[in-house]
Amino acid sequence: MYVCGPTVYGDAHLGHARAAVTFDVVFRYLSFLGYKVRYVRNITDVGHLEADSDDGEDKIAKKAKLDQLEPMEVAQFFADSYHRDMQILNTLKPSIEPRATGHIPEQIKLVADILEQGLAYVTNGSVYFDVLKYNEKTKYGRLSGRVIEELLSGSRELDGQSEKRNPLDFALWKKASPEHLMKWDSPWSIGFPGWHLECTAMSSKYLGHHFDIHGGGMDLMFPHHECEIAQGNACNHLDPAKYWMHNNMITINGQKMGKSLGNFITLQQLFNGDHNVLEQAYSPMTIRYFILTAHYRSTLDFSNQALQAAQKGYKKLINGLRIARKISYVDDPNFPFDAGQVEQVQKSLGAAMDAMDDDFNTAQAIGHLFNILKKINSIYTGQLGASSFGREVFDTMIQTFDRFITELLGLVEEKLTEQEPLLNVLLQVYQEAKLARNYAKVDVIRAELKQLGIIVKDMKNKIDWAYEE
RNA sequence: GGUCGAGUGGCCGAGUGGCUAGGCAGAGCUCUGCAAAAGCUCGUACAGCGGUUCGAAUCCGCUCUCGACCUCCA
Repeated sequence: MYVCGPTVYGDAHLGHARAAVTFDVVFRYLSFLGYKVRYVRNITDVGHLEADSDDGEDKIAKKAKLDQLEPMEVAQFFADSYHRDMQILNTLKPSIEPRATGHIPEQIKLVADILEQGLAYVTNGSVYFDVLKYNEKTKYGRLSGRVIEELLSGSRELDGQSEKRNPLDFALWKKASPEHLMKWDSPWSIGFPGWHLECTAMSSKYLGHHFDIHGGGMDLMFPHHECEIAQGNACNHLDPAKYWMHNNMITINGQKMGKSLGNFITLQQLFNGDHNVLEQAYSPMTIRYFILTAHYRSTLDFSNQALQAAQKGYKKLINGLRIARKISYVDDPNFPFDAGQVEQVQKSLGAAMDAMDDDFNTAQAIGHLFNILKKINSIYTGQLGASSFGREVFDTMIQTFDRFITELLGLVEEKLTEQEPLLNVLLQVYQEAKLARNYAKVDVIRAELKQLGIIVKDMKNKIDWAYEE
């Protein structure tokens, strides 16, 4: 599986998180099913130009000039911050994380191959892909449903200054101006590779000419992925990927969140609550949960209300996970085997897996997990017995619930305290005070713990704590 | 303008022909020193208008509204 990674010239935002979490779950689920998955996600550190695709300034070089840094310093800094953010979102590392600048010879080779096929041309030291010529044999635009005639009529006229023969042509290699910071020697000029080329070079190097899944954000479908398809076909006469998966956008007030619109919220801002649209900070797992409650192909609208609901939902699930790890099977004559209960649980367990099988529908799977959670909570509070389910179903339920949340969805407990043994001592004092009917003391302990985000749970025969939702 | 997609109960958000999605918020109940937690019950939603069908949120048509892509963006 190949997934388009970030261009490292700025902090990661909610949109990066959605892409990373979406494909993290794909990676996790396929691995869970027993597939051996090689997950390649690149880092773009050169060639990605601003504004007009082939005439703009390199994004990283621009940032470097602004901050008076080496471009590689910029790339390093933001690659590190991206890794930090993705790690706290609990995404697994890709198997290979190649960088564009580390694959310049491979890209030069590709340019030469495409030239040899007669599908590119050189102008003033730059090399462009000849889309019209390519289109004669292989249709360009199949992935995004575009027809070349329509694209041509919609595109603006060449201004005569352009080196391109046709506005749809895209750069494979660009000659660098003297002041350009990142440049390499090539047969055509001292320059740098075009943006679309790196993914073709790196995916084919590590996954071959025809691999299973290619992922990325929906905004990359055109033209980026179309160009990849064209490059792959030009060199290898094969579509690079069998399946293309695109995650949809995150919107804010119904509008796409994006760099160009300047309405994006970085992950650090979310974690700190440091942005004027944020009413509060939201934890990494809240963000992850929020992303998973929508199907990856749907747009997902950001709002404080939605995030707050996500926070409560996440904590409810995690409180359930703590309970699931605590309860064990006990034979209890008060709770005889109940075929109806068993059926409900098995139905939910099956449905949760079916949801994942059906295009990674995490939203639906989570819905079924909440139904299982009710059973687990009921067992814990004594409203149901483990023996109602029988040992086998009970064990399966607990194990599946746990693995589903932690291994498949990648949701883990955000510990508020590493002092759980101390907390338990305090709860013992609480219980003793309660038995002594010292309610003043009881209330104080309860209030103090609540301040720390911990809720005391009084049940019939026991006392426990939970994260405040 | 072209292409594509979406409109689901107070909010978020699954669901593509008949079977309770789920979460948040709200109401009631059980439990409880009081609470909380947990559980149970409830609201009877599918933009509008037509059509197909025994039956439609789900299919078809039209209308309205919103969005995405067509230029860099996850």
